[in-house]
Amino acid sequence: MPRLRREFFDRPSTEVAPDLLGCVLWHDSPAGLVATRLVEVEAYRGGIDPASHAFRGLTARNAVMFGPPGHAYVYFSYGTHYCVNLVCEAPGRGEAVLIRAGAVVHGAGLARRRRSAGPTRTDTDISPAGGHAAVGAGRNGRLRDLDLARGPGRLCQALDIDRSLDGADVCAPGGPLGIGPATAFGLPEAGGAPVIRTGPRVGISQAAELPWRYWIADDGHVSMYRSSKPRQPRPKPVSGRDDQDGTMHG
DNA sequence: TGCTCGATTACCT
DNA sequence: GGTAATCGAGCAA
Repeated sequence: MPRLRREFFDRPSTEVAPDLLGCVLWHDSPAGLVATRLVEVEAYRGGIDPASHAFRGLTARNAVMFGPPGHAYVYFSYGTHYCVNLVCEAPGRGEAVLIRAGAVVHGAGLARRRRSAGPTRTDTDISPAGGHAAVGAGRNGRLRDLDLARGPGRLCQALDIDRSLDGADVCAPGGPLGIGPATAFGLPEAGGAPVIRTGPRVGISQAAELPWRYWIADDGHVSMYRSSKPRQPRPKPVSGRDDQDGTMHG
């Protein structure tokens, strides 16, 4: 299966991000292969980007971001789900592209079972024979194909990506996690004429105005835009101008 | 050592 | 449309 080469990722994340749209990300696990065509991504620019996990420097958690390009940085968020990034630029820069949403193009049945199994509990044994089926089993009764990988947490669940894949090399032949051009899966060339839109990133409070989110226009697999929700409502001054929710729906 | 809050999601009203 | 769930990194004391 042809993969994107490492030099593809050896560029600023703002250049890599739009080029990833239309590419296919897959995870070949013991349970089977699930692949998604990427329709929404966000660029994070490391040390110069206050919203980036790498902004405050190297830690054990984000170490992969400071490594060589073409590796996956996986982190656990909100205690409930994982998010996956692809590292860009030369080592030490801390740049990465967050994979936000995709369309499942292979292994939809397996992806659906994982998504239906409940949050974070996925993986190997989904057989009802096991005794501990209590965790969220049976929820998501009518899960739409559109929603299988619509959102960063959902995408990771559909592909069964967790911290065990942190640092995985997506460029290495034979690796369980990979990414290639759409043609690798016999899909029509993505370069045909997909309209790419840009806008503010989702759910961040720092540098929220930077238009570093990229998505394919008019694609139903793109996640909903949400601006950052402040935790503590604070009393406002008199003047009322708080209409800065960059509402840019596709 | 303890506390706050996040690159979110699913469920309830 | 609002919010509970859930855990760990990062910061304050």
